[in-house]
Amino acid sequence: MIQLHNDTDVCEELCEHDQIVCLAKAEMLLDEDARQIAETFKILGDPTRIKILHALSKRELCVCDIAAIVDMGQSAVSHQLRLLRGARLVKYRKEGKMAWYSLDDTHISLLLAQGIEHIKHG
Amino acid sequence: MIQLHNDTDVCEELCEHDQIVCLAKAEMLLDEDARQIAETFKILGDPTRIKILHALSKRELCVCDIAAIVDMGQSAVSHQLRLLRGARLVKYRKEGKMAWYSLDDTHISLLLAQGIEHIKHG
DNA sequence: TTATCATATGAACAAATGATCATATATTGT
DNA sequence: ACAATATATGATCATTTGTTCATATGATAA
Repeated sequence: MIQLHNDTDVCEELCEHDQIVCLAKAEMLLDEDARQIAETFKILGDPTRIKILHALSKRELCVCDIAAIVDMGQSAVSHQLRLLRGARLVKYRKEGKMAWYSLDDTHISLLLAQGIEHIKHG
Repeated sequence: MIQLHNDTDVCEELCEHDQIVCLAKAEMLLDEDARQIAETFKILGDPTRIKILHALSKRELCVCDIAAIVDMGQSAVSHQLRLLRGARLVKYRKEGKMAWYSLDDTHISLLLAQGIEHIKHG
């Protein structure tokens, strides 16, 4: 569950609609929660990473195949995969010198699908 | 629906797993779609905007109240609301000199909720 | 061991981002 | 008309981001 601010003196500042502001402040996300949520969406906020995630939503792929698929250098893809790993959006397994990447969880597909929905004027 | 690339000569480049890469390329998002999806997520990828959206998910708010709630300047909030409008994440109605903002659609709440789910190790 | 291949990572740099300040627009009240 | 208020926007600037290049790591093959 998201926690609420517990400050008792939340409404010192003057503002137009004191009651509403005070209530809304009490219900506000904690800075840290907002930061983490934004962090996750920020990682989703790049076309290259969207392409990678979309490709991975179909099947497990190794780095060099991803590079070929999204038509970018191995280094660029590897950097992006690092970010995706950091946000727990993808996971990988090592098999010899290859690294096979896949989505970390099925709910990532849902997030992606909702993003697609949105642009399709959903 | 998302369209597929229709290039017939998609697999000229050499790569490790030709079949898979060829198939994956055929299923790949169009650049323009990936760009738009990323654009939407990018807008969600900022703590200030997450806070604004979260506050708006509870109730309609005017600009100066939002500024008080997220504890930022009116100008900064107005700039962010512009971005949120551009991404069709919020809408607003004018009432005299006030502008009352709200989420553009209920599915925005769902997107937000999924982001929250993710950080709560969902 | 040495060469090769798949992947990861650090440095560097151009481009994008977000807050602030000053100012513009538009509505209301006197 | 003039002042006050709510919001919007342009310019500026420090910070962040994403790619590239060079190189490191680590596994396999000769």
